[in-house]
Amino acid sequence: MNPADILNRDFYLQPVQTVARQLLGQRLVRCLNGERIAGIICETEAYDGKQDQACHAHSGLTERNRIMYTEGGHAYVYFTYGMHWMLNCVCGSQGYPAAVLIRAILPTENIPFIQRQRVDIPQQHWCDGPAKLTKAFNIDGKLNGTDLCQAESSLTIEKGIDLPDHQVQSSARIGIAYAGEPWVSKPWRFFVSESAIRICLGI
DNA sequence: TCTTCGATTGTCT
DNA sequence: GACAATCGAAGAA
Repeated sequence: MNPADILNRDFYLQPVQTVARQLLGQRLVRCLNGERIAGIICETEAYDGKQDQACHAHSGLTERNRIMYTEGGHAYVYFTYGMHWMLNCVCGSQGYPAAVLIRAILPTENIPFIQRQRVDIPQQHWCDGPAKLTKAFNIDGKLNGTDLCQAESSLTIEKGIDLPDHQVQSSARIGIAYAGEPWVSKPWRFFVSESAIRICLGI
């Protein structure tokens, strides 16, 4: 792949809400045993610092959220519900805990690989949830802390397609009722319809 | 050490 | 639409 296509550090140093919006349409690339698996990001959520009661870092630095405190551009992968892995991109400068959760992807490269990971469910549901896409892309805790800006990393994000604002929708974040107001109502979930991405890709 | 509960998913009714 | 699965992190004791 061309290293110039990989999103650079500066991209992740923007405000986390900006990164969450701009990640829509970009290409998540997983390299595994010489195979390249990729898909277009179509749903994200922003988690913004200690003050955000929905953010894992709301009560300070812990062993689990340690990676959130690193400089933007690293992968924060954590385990939840006893069975699911979640993929986040760390944002902002070192010491400021913010991250974008990747909630959904449209697979575009190496479909057979994903099919083998997700043999039990229909194609349209392979990557339409945060834990589904980590399973489809074989992402787990071993990737926690991966530098997404390095060409040799097994997980990177490349420049994908530009999505005009009128195709992007936003809403409150999912599954964070415990956080209370105003955090539960912040419109920090960003998503785009799969059909809009297909049209942009011409597929 | 003990208890609670989760940035979810899949199954069953 | 309701709920069980499943286990580690985090907070309380």
